[in-house]
Amino acid sequence: MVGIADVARHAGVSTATVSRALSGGRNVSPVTRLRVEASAAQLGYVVSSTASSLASGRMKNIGVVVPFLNRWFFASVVEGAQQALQRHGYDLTLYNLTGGLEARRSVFEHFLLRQRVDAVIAVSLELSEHEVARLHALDKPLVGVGGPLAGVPTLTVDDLAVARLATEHLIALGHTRIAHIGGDKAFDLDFNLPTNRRFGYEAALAAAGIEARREDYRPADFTTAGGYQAAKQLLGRPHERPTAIFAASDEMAIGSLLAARDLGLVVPRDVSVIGVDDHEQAAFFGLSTVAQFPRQQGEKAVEVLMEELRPHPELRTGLNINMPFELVVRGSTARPPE
Amino acid sequence: MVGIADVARHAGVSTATVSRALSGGRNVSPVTRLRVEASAAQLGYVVSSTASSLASGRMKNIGVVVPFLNRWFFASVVEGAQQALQRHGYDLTLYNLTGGLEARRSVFEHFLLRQRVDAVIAVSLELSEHEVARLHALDKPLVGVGGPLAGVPTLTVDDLAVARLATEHLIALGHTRIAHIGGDKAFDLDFNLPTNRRFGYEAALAAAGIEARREDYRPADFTTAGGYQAAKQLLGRPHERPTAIFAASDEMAIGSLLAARDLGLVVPRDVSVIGVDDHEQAAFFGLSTVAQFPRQQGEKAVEVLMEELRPHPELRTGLNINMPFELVVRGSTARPPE
DNA sequence: ACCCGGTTTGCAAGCGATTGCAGCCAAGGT
DNA sequence: ACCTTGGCTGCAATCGCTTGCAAACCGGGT
Repeated sequence: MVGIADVARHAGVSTATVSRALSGGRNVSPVTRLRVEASAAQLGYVVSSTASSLASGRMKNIGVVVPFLNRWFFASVVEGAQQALQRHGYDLTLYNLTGGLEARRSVFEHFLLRQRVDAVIAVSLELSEHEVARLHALDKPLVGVGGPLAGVPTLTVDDLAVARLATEHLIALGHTRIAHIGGDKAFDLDFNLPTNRRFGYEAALAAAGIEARREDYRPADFTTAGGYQAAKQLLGRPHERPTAIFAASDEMAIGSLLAARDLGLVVPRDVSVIGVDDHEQAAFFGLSTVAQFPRQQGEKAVEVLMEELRPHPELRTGLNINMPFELVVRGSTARPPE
Repeated sequence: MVGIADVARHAGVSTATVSRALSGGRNVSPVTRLRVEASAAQLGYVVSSTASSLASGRMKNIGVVVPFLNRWFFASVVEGAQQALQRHGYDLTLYNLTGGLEARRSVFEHFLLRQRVDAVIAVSLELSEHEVARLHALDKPLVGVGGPLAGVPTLTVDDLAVARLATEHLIALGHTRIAHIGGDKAFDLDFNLPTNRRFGYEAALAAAGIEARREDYRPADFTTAGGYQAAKQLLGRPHERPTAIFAASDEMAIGSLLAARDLGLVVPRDVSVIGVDDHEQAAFFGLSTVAQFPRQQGEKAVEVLMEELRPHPELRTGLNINMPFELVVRGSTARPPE
């Protein structure tokens, strides 16, 4: 291993100077710095992150906690965060809570505590009080993405507004019989996102003077299969069939599209469908949707953290940061049948 | 911060003993160890990973390099690896190569070199000689998953056999006109997996005395949309239409299913479709497929590494480890139309 | 009582950087 | 010519833990 001492010798300076030259570079004359950099490059020197961390207390590493990795939204957030971190010279260590309660406990009781990360990004996580306490005990910056986290700055889209936008799009097209596929109980416990989307849907209907019928609401589990089932039920009744479906996620919306086809209905002639997310597959299915931008959310989370990690975090960010969303109209929505 | 010294004082022993008691626990009397553990628990002590790493040279951290995160296969491998690592008390730091050449360079020239990981898992990566050299220069264990890596122990399924299995399934059902959707040029550069699958397909046909027609092969990009396009072309010719399609991935197979429907064909009455992967969505679409088990591959990669990281890696694993695969028959394959 | 081998424990020297402090030097002011 | 000022640089302490080595201990054999 080539250490800092080797570089110092090679450049004819002290290790202190090497350290300063290679990091930040304040208080080093330009010519010295160049010499040091050249020596370092020539010797192939890379600072030992452990030694550096121990001495400085900075880890150059961010922990990202996700409930799953295998859903488009989460993977995208992680990808965005990862890329932004890389630009800043930070590593990303991933904590996945998929492994059940025991795994979850060990993350909070052990892994996050060993001084390995400078900060934590929690994606769509509903944390118990105890877990939040643990994190705060770390005394490290913490930012949330997508889940409402008590007392933690969180990036989120305004789910109510998102749902209203989607529903209003359908109303504007002339629909008056609009069904909604939302989250089921299990999801409601973890995030209150589904509930907010339902409220937004109801608010839009109410504003348009349309009555929200109980039978036009179906809970599902945010998967394509779930959306399929729900849509089959909604569309299965030949009379009294809704002319439009607003699904709380694109996966469920896609399931609805497939269900409609299987029932012999043509989208959008017989029924309109709109989702939320702008999932990878949405374009392929010609699905209208309200896009949110998870990659950007991941990136933004990193920016916020970098700001907080600055020596003097002047501009402390507020508690809730609203992320953009946007209506994307494709072929799955149109005016209702006469 | 509560440090090892505090625990030592509290337990009435030296820091050396605390260290030994909490890690491994060799050479510590049971009673002492219990006392130390109790003190540690009571004080909420967690070893500082940086200090520990610096002193011991062990990072308790594995680097995982992936080309994307947002594909089912990769995310699953990572999830599996992550879970296995967690069990062993290891962290996982993620390096994603999505960010383009510059990002890729920085991963190999900078991030991986800073002594932050004990070993590296490379998922479906085609590494340049220079990159492999860089990794070997690290002198750290390296294992590959899914991509053939020169001189590196690699877990992979036997793609030739997988393709043969799928094709033979179709042949056994009585099909003689079997099309194949494989990888396109761009993919072939990165992994030679698509090529192997094509060879397996051709081998199975040859073994059955069936001629492989050029026009029954279509390259695509491993996405649903790509599979859809390819299948439309294959099935678009009313006469001379193949009665079965073997797609090199489930995404493409699903695209084929949708294309068939859009052409007014009924699966499996008019055309059979089989894929590879056993993708999340395969069950929903009733897709027959040859399952591979990416989570298990991730887990297995970890086991292999743990073995190599042992003080005396007696049983060095061979260069290539074959992973299991399995035919899963669902509703998308049946005997050809009369 | 003494010696011996095996365990258990403590001492203290690292691990490889960072950084406060003090010294040095050159330039500018008087 | 002398002092000040401020920019560079080096010395050496420090971060918190691990581990080789040697001392202490313990029970049993002679």
